[in-house]
Amino acid sequence: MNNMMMKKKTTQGRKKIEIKKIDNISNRQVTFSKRRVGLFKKASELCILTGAQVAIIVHSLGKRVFAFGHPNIDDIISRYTTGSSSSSFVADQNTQLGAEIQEHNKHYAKVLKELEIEKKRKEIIEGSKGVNCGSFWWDEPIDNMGLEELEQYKASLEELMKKVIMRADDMMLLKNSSSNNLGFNNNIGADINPSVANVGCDDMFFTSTAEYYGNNSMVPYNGFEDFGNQQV
Amino acid sequence: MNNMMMKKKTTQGRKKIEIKKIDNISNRQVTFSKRRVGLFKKASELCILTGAQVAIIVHSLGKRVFAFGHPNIDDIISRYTTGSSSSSFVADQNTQLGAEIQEHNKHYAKVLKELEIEKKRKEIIEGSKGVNCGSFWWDEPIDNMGLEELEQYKASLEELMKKVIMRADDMMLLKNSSSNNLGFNNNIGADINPSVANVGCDDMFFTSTAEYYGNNSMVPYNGFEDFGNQQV
DNA sequence: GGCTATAAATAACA
DNA sequence: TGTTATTTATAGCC
Repeated sequence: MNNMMMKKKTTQGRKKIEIKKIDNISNRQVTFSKRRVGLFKKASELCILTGAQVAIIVHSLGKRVFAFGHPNIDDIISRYTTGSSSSSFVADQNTQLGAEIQEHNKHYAKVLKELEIEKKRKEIIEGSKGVNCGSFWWDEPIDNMGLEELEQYKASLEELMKKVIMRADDMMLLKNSSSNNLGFNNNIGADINPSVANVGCDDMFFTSTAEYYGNNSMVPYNGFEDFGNQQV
Repeated sequence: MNNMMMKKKTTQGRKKIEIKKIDNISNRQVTFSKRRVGLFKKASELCILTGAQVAIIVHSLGKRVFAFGHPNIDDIISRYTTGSSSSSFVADQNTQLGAEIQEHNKHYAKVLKELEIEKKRKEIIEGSKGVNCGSFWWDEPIDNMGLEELEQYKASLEELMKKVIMRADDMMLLKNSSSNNLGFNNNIGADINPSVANVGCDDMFFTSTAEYYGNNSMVPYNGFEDFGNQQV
């Protein structure tokens, strides 16, 4: 009675897998491709359903970079970058280096503010070509403060960096002389030509303040349909 | 016989929905929360399974920003932005670090020059109050170049510093404990008040691809966990 | 924040 | 790549 339908039992279907690195290379690549598409699709749906703005950057183990963004990846990244003062560092208070870094962080906020003011002045100046030719508040003697501050900060930053580097070198020596393991691959990054193609509109008014946590390891999720991908 | 179990038919289960903006606000928020978690989880799995590096930034319709990154969101963004590989830094400390520093020094000369120009402009502007009200060479689009370059340099310097610091911390840990780990630090959430306004349409996405050489360091995947999220 | 029943994503194959 | 059997993600509720 049911003999006419022994057609396809072709596959055994999806199997449960453990979330750990896939050793088989081709398998890994296939999984990467499929899941990347899935991730982008999910992201896309999230955007459409909730009006959220999402930016995703994926670097494959190989040499490719895939990106997704709605409504515009650059704006999102920019907003993130701006909002999260990236030049503050979490320091280990117990070390001298940590103390210096803290000092730096402190100063950074101040300088960043100056920089903003400086930028605003620029805007005003540009936006007033041939018009407000009188003297303005930004023409006060204090005028160069922002720039000078900035320069000062720059110098300080350089100094700090030098120390950090020296410190790193010290530790490097320390490490090399004692134990040695931790071999990661080494491959030099040459540069690239990121080529960007973009299409997009925006769809919301936004004001945001950001907060992060992230830093190393963590894992997030995936999203929507296809968007770009390819290599350049 | 089967009368004792007509208990649970509590829900009718998942229903198919159309991918379009959810009008009901509370529904939208719930969906946002659930799907954001799902997205991050997917991303996490992608990272673990394939060794990919993923960064995600999500701005809710409200004012919140959620970010995910493995192994480090800032590096990934930075790499995307600059198109250069920064994680090979992990590979060979000496070479890589040295190269980066050199690169920065190289760039530094250029930026310093810009800074000088910037200062000169300031002088000119100040010294020409109420006079040269027309448009001048510094009113060109290139006008902000100096400042922007400087800012760019600053960012880049910060990035380098961060890496150096992380590297230092890494070595510190390495020295203190022999096993691997994953706890560097960085990441500060400062706030500011970025106020952005976008207007536009509805569902467009952005895709971009880039390519770079070298492969990133494989970070030990110890499982991931969930990471945070919250508002500010 | 939990629970199900169902829609979707996807691992193993071809 | 495309197909299918299953595993997952989740929409609708509490």
